[in-house]
Amino acid sequence: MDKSICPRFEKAMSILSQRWTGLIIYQLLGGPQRFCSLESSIGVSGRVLSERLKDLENEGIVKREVFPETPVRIEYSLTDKGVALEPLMRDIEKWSQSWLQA
Amino acid sequence: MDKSICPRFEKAMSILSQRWTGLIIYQLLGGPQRFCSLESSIGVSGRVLSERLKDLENEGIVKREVFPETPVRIEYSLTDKGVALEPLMRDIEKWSQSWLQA
DNA sequence: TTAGTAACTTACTTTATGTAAGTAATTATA
DNA sequence: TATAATTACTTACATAAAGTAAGTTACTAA
Repeated sequence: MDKSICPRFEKAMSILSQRWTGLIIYQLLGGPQRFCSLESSIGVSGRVLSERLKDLENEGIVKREVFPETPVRIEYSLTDKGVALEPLMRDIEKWSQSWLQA
Repeated sequence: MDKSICPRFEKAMSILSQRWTGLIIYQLLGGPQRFCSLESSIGVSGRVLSERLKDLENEGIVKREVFPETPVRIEYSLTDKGVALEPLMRDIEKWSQSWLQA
């Protein structure tokens, strides 16, 4: 038995099983967020957050928008592809409520 | 804004975002499996598979059973807690079908 | 002028993962 | 009978990923 797993499923897993991506997406379900608020709410280092947001942008899951105000404001939000992950996030929420103790 | 995320959700994410755990659980949804068949179907190294299976056993998600035949047979399967992750896996499947190209 | 915030990047350290070989028990093959 | 193979691992070592802390650029507030 060798490599019977669907490559699309594997790809999805490789994205979602990256450390922090799940929490980033979950946070963005609550609406657009700035770099520093993601950093502090999730507890990820700036170095890795920067990397992850670029990856997620390349995957078309996260969208980065620059608002040229003074001072400039940069917001990260979910694309449709990203929002489509909501049911999955809700399942994790449900599972954690049912099976993990607080 | 600091650490507003539910600790149970975070815990769930920390389990599921470990490399390979998702694929291991997904494979075990198809029924009990032996070490070497997981190793080859997933493509994970024995070193890490061994580590992951122990972690998942400690979390109560996977159960290890020894059948004292000759030669001895060892099977890994999902507990109820593990099977409860099925809807989540199906959502990942659905998402990957809808949003990732083959 | 000094300090502070936002959004990063860079250099360096620690942790995680991969690779390859080794082990112990058993079975199949020449 | 000796050799090779399989299963379920572990160990030692190398590489890749993540964390830590400091630095950068642009602007703003005291």
